[in-house]
Amino acid sequence: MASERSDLRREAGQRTRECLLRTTLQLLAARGPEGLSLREVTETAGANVAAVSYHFGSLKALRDSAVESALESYLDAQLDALAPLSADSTLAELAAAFARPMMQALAVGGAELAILRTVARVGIDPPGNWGRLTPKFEQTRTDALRVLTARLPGVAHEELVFRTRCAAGLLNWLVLAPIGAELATQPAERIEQWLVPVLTGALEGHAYPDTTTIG
Amino acid sequence: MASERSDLRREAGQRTRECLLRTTLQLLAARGPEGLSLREVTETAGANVAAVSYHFGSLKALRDSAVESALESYLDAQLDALAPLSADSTLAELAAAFARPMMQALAVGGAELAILRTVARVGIDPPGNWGRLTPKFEQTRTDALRVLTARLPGVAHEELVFRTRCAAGLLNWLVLAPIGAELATQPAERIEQWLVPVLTGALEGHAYPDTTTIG
DNA sequence: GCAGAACTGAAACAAACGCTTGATTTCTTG
DNA sequence: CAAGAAATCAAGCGTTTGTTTCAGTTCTGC
Repeated sequence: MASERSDLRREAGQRTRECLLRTTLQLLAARGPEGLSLREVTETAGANVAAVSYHFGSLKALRDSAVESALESYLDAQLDALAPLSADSTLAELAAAFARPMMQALAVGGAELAILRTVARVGIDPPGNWGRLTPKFEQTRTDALRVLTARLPGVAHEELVFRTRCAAGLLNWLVLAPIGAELATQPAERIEQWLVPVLTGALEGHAYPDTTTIG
Repeated sequence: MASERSDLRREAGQRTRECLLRTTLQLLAARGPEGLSLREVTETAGANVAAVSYHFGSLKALRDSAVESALESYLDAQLDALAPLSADSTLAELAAAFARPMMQALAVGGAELAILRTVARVGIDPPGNWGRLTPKFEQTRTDALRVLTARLPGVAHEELVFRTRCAAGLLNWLVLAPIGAELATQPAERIEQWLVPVLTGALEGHAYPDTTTIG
């Protein structure tokens, strides 16, 4: 059939495109968002420099495509983990669900953890054009806040948002900093047994003392 | 006196050197560690490109010098804040002292916060040659652990180290991420009233439940 | 005053950067 | 089979990068 051969051709045509995306993600994790070189990407992917302009338009567009796809799969994984939560879930269950994708990547390591490192950088870099993903992004926050408001009725909404962002930021930091690599060498249960209490404690907060001034 | 004029000359000679260091710190905060350009530094500082090679040897050496000086002043400030702590200080007092330099920078904003952003990046970037500062760095951790072990006798030492690094990482994240900029717009008391409970809760931890698996 | 160190200036260096061009090959379609 | 779309290729574009060179200036020490 002509259509079948057409599909094969199309796949062959898109093969270098996807290969470029894959190696871009690898190099982004290794070199950081600024250290991405057009030549290095194409040579690693076994493609020509013109392939980037042809398939994506520019190196920056290729980078954004790669980051966006990684970010979306992470948000999907986090939403899946948060979905089973209900209004009477505990804070620890919330923390465990919220951290599940990161903990899984830490336990597995390798390419998966490397990709998540790029995702975590998104939280630092100047707010890019991830506008398409803001619904999913805000959905994770909404899911988390539902449990938080039920369990911590005395805390203001803004403060709960702050704590949620702190929890997310701490997870991002763990993937980026050397401590994450050290943590990845531990068994999976150990990772969870160390990380979940910290996250739960951060979300729960601690009574603010009357005087914190030292000395 | 000849020596006096010699000093003046030496100061005049070192003036461009210090000016280069200052503008390097500003540009590092604005452009990030990779976005530092030799031309931009020298033109902003009003110096010649050769001045960098002459005074520091290379652009990378200039950058390392600038980062190291900023890192050292931060560690000194943190050590000053941790010094008054005793064995019977509370976890909240520890958290407040540990976060004091960062909170101060967030409250003041401006150049001070920008410099701290460069300091926070050190925790992400590949372990550089800050070997000279490792004593001070480990001293902050030791000071924190003294209070932690006294207040949380049931928790293993390694886990307390992990929590300390989590607290430090969370502070770094707050300076780097957009949430830090938002937090900086709040009054100083609000910053402390929001941040200290989160840090205290993270350090204190939360009882790990028997089953955290969701669904 | 004079030799020499300390420092600054403008110009040029090779290398790497992202991107474009035009020819060539591969495959689909009528 | 021929026309044209899709894709890849080598080569070169102009710019920017960090660094070097060397002449010139400014000050110190004897």
